[in-house]
Amino acid sequence: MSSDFQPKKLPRQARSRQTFDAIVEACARLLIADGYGALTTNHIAEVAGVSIGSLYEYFGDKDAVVYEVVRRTAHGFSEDAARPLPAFGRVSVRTAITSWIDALFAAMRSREPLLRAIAADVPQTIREPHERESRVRYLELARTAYRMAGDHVRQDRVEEVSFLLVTLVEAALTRLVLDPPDDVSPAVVVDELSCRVLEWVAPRSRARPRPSGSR
Amino acid sequence: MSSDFQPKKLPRQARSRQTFDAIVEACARLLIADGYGALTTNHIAEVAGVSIGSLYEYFGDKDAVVYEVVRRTAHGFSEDAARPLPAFGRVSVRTAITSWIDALFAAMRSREPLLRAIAADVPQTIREPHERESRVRYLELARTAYRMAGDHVRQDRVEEVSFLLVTLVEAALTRLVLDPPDDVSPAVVVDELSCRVLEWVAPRSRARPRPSGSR
DNA sequence: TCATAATCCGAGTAATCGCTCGGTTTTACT
DNA sequence: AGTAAAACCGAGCGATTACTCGGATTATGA
Repeated sequence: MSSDFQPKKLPRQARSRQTFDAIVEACARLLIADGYGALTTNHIAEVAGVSIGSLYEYFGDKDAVVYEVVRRTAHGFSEDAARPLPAFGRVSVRTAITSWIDALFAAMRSREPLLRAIAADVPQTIREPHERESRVRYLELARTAYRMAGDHVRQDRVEEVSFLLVTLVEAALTRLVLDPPDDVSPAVVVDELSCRVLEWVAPRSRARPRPSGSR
Repeated sequence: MSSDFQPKKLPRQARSRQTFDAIVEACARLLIADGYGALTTNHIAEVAGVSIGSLYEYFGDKDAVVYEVVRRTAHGFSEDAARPLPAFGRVSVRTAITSWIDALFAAMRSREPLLRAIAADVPQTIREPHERESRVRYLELARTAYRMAGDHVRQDRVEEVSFLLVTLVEAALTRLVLDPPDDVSPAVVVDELSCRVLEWVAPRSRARPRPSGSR
């Protein structure tokens, strides 16, 4: 069940917890500075200020350290992005969606260097589990928004449109943070993104949506 | 100017052209089978049926071989996807966009294993130049469609919407090919994708678009 | 205090792998 | 046929690096 990347042993005492954290943080720093390709366990240990032996006390192999870095990033990440969400139900769907997009964008921007390093070189086997997990959450959010829109939108392609919605938001924000085109302003794109997405799940007009998806 | 990944020497005789191709093809096969992480130059040469010395006759280093694989993939790729485009002007914008999306999807599907291998592990420094190049072409297409739509759509955020459009199509098709969710049918998603994109650049209704992009 | 477990250490090992280089074989050309 | 250039060969060098292991050090708890 559990991935092979899991730490082989978790720290039990305070001192070892510091060691563990130092290793993970050093790994993150090196990932940002030199990329996955130049990452070595000896280097990680050196930067962390611990011995190579200690590193292998907690991590089965090199990728387990990277995995932990990615895991922490994704975790802190989804916490930031999920914060505005409890408002769902108290505010309109429109507000909820918009603030979700804004929060996600802010969360990504604040971790830009690490995100860039991870997206650039880290093998998919390491990234995938976390990307999958957050995507599942986003999909749930999209479906909820869809349901709340009631019969203002077509209900026969909920899965398909949710998929497109999540894909669009994720990809657009990622590209906006990591590789922004120089002839657009990020803020305007984010605004436009919100508008386009809202048109899908919570259109302004009272009119029923177009009758059919056929060409 | 030119990247360091360029082949150090191009084959001049027929025999060497075969050698060159065999190396590139072997690299592609190994990339698909074992991934970038397990790729070795000795292994490439062995599978190609040539000596390691011959490999370094044409390629400055390992990544130059991978670069050539990616280059060829992206090239054959954009040829397939661009084939339906000359029709622009002879057919409606709607038809052009739809057939572009369909062609792109087909082109990606037919190269699925290689695309998966490249997306999974190949460092961004190698992928980026080609992704950038095709993205520029797609953006040009989006702008053209936008312009042809005339005043049926707002003209003050052409760049922003084009960016979103290209991002959506690229990301959705990629995910659909490499990591299709199991509760949607790819064909339906592609159809829905076309519909959504067409709504942006060539809406059905004659009515003017909504007046403002503000929330 | 003392035994036991947890933690830490880092020199060393074994294996890998990118790449070179001196030399042979093949092709092109006159 | 003769020659020069192009192509090919592959053993092996040099460097890197993931990971081990036997032992030192520190914490726990009875």
